[in-house]
Amino acid sequence: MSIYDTLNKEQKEAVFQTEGPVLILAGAGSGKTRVITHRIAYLMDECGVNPWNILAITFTNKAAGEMRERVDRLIGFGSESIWISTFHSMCVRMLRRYSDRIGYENSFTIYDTDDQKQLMKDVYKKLGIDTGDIAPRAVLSAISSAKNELISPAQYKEQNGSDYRNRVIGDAYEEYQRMLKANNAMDFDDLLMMTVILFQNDDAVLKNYQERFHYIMVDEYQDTNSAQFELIRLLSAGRHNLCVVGDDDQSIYKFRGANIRNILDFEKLYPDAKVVKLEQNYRSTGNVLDAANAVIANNTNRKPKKLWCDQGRGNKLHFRRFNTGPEEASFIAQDIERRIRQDGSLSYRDFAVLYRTNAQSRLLEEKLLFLSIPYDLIGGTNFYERREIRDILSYLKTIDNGVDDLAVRRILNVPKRGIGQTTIDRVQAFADEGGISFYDALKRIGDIPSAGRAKAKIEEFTSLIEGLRIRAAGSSLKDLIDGIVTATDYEAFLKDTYEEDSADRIANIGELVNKAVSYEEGVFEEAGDERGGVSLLTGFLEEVALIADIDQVGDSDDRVLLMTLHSAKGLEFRNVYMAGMEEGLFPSQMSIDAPDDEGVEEERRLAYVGITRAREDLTLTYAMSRMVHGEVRYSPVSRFLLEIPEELLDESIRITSGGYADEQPYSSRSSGYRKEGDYDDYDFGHKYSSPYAEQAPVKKDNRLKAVYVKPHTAEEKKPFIARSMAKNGVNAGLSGLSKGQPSPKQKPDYTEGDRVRHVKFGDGTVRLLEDTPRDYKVTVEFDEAGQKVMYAAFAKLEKIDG
DNA sequence: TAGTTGGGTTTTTTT
DNA sequence: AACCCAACTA
Repeated sequence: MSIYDTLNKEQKEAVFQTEGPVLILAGAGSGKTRVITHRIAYLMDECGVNPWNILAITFTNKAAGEMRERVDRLIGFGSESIWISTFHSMCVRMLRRYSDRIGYENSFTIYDTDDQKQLMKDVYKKLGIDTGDIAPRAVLSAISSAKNELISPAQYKEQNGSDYRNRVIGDAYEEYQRMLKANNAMDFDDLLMMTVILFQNDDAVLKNYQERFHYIMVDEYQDTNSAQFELIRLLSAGRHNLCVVGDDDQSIYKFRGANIRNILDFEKLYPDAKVVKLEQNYRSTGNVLDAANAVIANNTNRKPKKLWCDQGRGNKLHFRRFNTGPEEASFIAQDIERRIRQDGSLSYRDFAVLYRTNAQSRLLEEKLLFLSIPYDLIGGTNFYERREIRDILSYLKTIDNGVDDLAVRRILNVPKRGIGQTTIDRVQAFADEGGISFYDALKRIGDIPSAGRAKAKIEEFTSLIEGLRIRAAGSSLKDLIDGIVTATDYEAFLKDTYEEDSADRIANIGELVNKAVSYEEGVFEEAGDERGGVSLLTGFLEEVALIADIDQVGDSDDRVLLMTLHSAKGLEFRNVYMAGMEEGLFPSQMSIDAPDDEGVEEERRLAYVGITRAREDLTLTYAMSRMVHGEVRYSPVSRFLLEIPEELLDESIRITSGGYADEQPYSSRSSGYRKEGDYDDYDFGHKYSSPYAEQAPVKKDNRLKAVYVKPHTAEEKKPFIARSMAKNGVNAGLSGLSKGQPSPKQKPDYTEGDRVRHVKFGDGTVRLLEDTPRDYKVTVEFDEAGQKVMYAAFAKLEKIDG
């Protein structure tokens, strides 16, 4: 009995073929990760390969961590010496060691999207390009594509015609790259391209890595771009032991340069490649797979394959149509609540709601919060993109690497020090003339003639930084961050800049400190880690830069997950909702408008990814109308829904399909168990209008603006709420509501740390009490039910002793 | 220099 | 609806 006995025939073939190029075409849920981990185990266990000689590349840090863990469980030794990482972190690791050989300092910083935008603004200013002429984002995206194709600024200029647009982009690319280097910074695309350049220019370095990595494995190969392809090709050129795993049907990252040809042409590049197809699915039931197969069959350019399973038909897929987005979201929230109530084996973590665009998450969040359903939102505004976090990180960057002009300029007047644009421009001009960094120019403020009044303020700033630098040398990251916050009186700054949610923001900084502490602990644990002498601070900043949204998800929390279809790749859930199944949204209008059908085919692959996330149960929802950019948009049912054979669905689409959904009266659709009028927007706790409404000033755009409708008093609300409750049927999920209407915003009589009792969840401890515009948001750690976030007015928590 | 206001633009997806 | 920017005022 060996660990390999549990593999099926094809999986074994893939595991045992250790030599030469191997292409594993792994359908969704076909046990791909099992194959990779068993293959690594087999190499080490049976073939005597040193773990040090194995490289495995995954798509996300989360996947990397899981893979290491699973290898460990299989063989129990040596997994820590295998290189398992993402493309980007692998490149950083190599560049930290050798980037001085291509003209960067090894302490380079990493620029994220926001930094890129900022830098591009400077480029525009310097070259005198008009933002109205060519959108900066268009230039950045052209540069990104160029880098993904390994095209240098010089090559770009050479290859592209001399028409105005191309010339501007070429010049901007050149200047952008020059400024990056001056700031000792690389953007995400540079990490890949510079590593390739390093390999191309320095044979010794390449040889070194070729000799180190005897066996290379690449996961999600269908999403590699040309730079990644070249990287892998170079690395594996010595021994050709390259095993790539992927599924051309799940290629969904064309917009960031992924080249589907990499996987489709693998056999052309390596004629001796062994090809293994994994088509047996271990994840989903028959109906789900049939739907996935039927949808993806509409794509033309693909390697034919068909998923199958021996798990029986399972439930039919559910289709639900709604008039508006809020109704759709209400339904999903209630449906989750209902299922959990009816099936004791289900808990929140068994549910995921997937959507095409991040903007769709807002409504869902609102409705889940309303029903006190705990959830986690993946993506959207990343934690590290929040203003307060970026400020603190900029302080850290400035302390760590004074050459990063962007970081210095960001914090120079944050909190306000009375240093204005004029001063900044003068300092910048001085820096440009002398060819020195912005920070060094600040330190020589005495040499800048016209800087009279600002001089004292700037000296204050630089001595602040110098002081923190001294502090950084000996202290922990936590102490350093605390030091920054204290020295700048940052909390006071937050409090008077953001009256509304300053508490949230202060809490975020606390969260950053937590992350710093756990990073530090991690570094001390893995003393063997070859960080190449990089300082604690540099290491932390680097990890922060490369973190992906999905990496944050732990499986310890019992929460519903909300995320985009893109983020969901690689995950699985017992119950999946796909929301917003509408033409123009999914597939996106852009892909529909494109002259060829490649865009729509990519969207269809995204649909395939979404469908195959479901293990047992899949619900597809459609909203006839939806608010987009502040106006109502009506859309027909998504073509992807129509591609699902009708007999797989529990409710017919066709009655109202084939055109705009409002072509037929709403009441003519088939009924199912749902009655007309169900799932209305429950959102009457705030912002609804009625004859009772009064006029009052209201905030719009976060500014005090026009005269608007003021929420009703509790007394006025009563008839409305009674009607609404009768119509919708109050259920246990609305426990707080069923006892009456929510009271107007009122500070609860409990506070953080207090013990409280909830009618449904029992006793618990208040962890967090936040003041939000509508109501107090309270986070409670329940003894039995775990942690929940809810609105105080609805939760009806009762303070108890002990 | 800082704060306010009006107008124009925007989002598809992410390492 | 939310964000960004430029112009204006104090």
